[in-house]
Amino acid sequence: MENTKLNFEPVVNVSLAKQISERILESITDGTLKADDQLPTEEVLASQFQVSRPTIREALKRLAAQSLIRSRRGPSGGTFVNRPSIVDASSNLSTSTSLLVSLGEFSIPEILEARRGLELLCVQHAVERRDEAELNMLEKELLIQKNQSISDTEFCDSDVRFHRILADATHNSVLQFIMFSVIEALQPIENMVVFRVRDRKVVISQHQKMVDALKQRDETSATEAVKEQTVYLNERFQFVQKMRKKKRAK
Amino acid sequence: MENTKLNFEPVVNVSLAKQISERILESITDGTLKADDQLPTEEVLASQFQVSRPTIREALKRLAAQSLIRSRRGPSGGTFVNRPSIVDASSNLSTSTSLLVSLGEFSIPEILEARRGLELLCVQHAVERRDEAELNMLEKELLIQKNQSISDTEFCDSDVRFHRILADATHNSVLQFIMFSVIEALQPIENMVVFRVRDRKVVISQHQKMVDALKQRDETSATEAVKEQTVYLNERFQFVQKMRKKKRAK
DNA sequence: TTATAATATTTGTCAAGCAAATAAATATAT
DNA sequence: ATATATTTATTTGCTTGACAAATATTATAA
Repeated sequence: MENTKLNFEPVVNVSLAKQISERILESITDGTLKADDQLPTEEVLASQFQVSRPTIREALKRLAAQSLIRSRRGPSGGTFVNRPSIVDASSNLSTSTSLLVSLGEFSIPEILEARRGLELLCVQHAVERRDEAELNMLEKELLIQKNQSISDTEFCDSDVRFHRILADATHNSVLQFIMFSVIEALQPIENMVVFRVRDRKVVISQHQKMVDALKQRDETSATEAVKEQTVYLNERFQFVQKMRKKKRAK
Repeated sequence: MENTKLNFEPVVNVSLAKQISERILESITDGTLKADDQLPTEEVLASQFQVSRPTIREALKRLAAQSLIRSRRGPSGGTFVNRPSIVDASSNLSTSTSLLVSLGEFSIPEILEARRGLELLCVQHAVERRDEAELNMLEKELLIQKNQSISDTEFCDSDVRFHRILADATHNSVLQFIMFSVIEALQPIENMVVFRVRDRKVVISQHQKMVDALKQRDETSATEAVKEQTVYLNERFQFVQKMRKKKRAK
């Protein structure tokens, strides 16, 4: 016979802070807490959850780390739910991607291959949907890149912006989200490996070709330009590797 | 004349906890702290950073939220650097993606469009690189899906696994990373909207076609199957929307 | 030799309070 | 009366000090 009185719930072995942060996260995902809603003060939360303020604070820090909430001091201060921004989410994604890259979970060829595919996908949509504003922005970056007096860093930054505009031109926020993260996380690595050796002129001419293709809504030419750039980057990467081998051989 | 004595550094207006978490993060990214390395105890960290233990703990919680570190109690306990895992990073990505989805930052058509592109990309590589093990796993899932006695949830789960195996078959960890996150975050939404109406048989036949195409390394047929599925999902989505409109009209 | 108990270490949590920021209310000066 | 300081209340940020709980190590006893 079963003892109906003894119906124990499983004992939790998770830290209070984690449990609390998960409960609050739930409230956000299920819509109980909407963007810009104010959470109770830390003191009130502490008494509601029956824990101390430091514990509440640890929980809130977890959420703040994911930029799900923000806090301000003072009266009319407090903790508020952040409007989920694609940019914030992307930058979070970038840090973890960067980490995976820097710790060798991703290899350079893999990165280049993925970037090629994603970028091809982007230009396919961008060719159809790009507007004048985006074309202008792309040309503005191109002008910056053509200016030979800018530093390598400035050139790289412009390169990143260029590819971000390309992602914007898809007018698909999911693709933007993915590309923002991937470009931002992977470009520095690419540049570190590839940039010093490659010729700015080649990259600029490839960018020029992309812009022209977008302008004329010429998908074939646009994909060609992307493929060209990938091939070029791959070559440079191979070259850098060969150089390194030679150096080691000496 | 410039006063060389007065060379103030900018005053920081960032919380101590955040500064500390960023410093530790830096140590991880620049390789000073490697995977499974042990951090000093909270007390030591507190004295090193010249702050109190709760502050250190808030900083550590930020890092723990990104699953960059783990903590254990007891002697030979402490805080350790996590080996960056694609799975962990993906699940982090999934939560933020899910949030963006649930709060309407991404529309369903956008999601479907992105998924179509990404999946096409995946099968293109999968056709070339899939191995026997992956084919077997795909067929195993297909068998599960063909079993009419399983629940809708089980069917959905198998569907997710199916598409994850597809991502694995690319043998490109960057693509895997992106697809894991996107599939996991987007599939539930797709199913919520689309699943009840669609016929399992149609989906199964599309999956079957994909597996067959992979088996024969037939890219054309594989991409066709993916496109078919996207078209089908889009249709069902349109249908559901139309139904809703009718309901509202009543 | 094995099982058990004591011990030391480290994270987890709590309590109470002060510091700093800041918006609103109040007082002061023009 | 209006504009500008000043005060004040509120809320997060941070500190100190302490105890609880988990757990590996060591010592003790059967």
